Amino acid sequence: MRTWLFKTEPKDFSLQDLRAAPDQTTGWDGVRNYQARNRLRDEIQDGDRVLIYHSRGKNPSIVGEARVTSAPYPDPTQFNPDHSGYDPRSSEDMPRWYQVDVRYVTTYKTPLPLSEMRQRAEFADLELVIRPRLSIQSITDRQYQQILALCEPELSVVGACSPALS
DNA sequence: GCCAACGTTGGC
DNA sequence: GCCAACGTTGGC
Repeated sequence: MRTWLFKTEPKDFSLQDLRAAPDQTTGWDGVRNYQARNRLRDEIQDGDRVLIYHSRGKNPSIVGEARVTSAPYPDPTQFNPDHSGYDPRSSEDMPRWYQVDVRYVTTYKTPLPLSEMRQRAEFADLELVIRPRLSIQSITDRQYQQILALCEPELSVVGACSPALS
């Protein structure tokens, strides 16, 4: 299982919105960047872990965790002329944009602000720090443990690092 | 296939 | 809401 970080603007769609969604699950639509698309389409697998990052707020932070609950599939909003995600270059035969379903797992006790990650040497190689524009980021196991140790100290005991689905 | 113009992102 | 950085587009 790999760990990813998905960015979202909380005023558009927040972790709380995911928690309140039917089945606490939503299709992660709207990704319109090729590198992020390639990861969604080619690398992300059902069951992978997802950290949710709130961008553009007053204190942009990693706020919690979700799980991938589907294989990648074409983002349906690309086919809908009435939707802001519409892409006239896409067709059902040749979809251009992909998404996965994600299910809410947990809200961290202590959100981890970008400003703090920037200050800590152990996060110097975080994509969020190096390439902040990329909306689908890859997180190493070591980075995940370090994030969890700051966000959910009591869960970061060795061997007990994965919160159960709630 | 270069690169200038343009559009978008996202921290501040 | 500003604006710097970055990604995309399209003329040549």
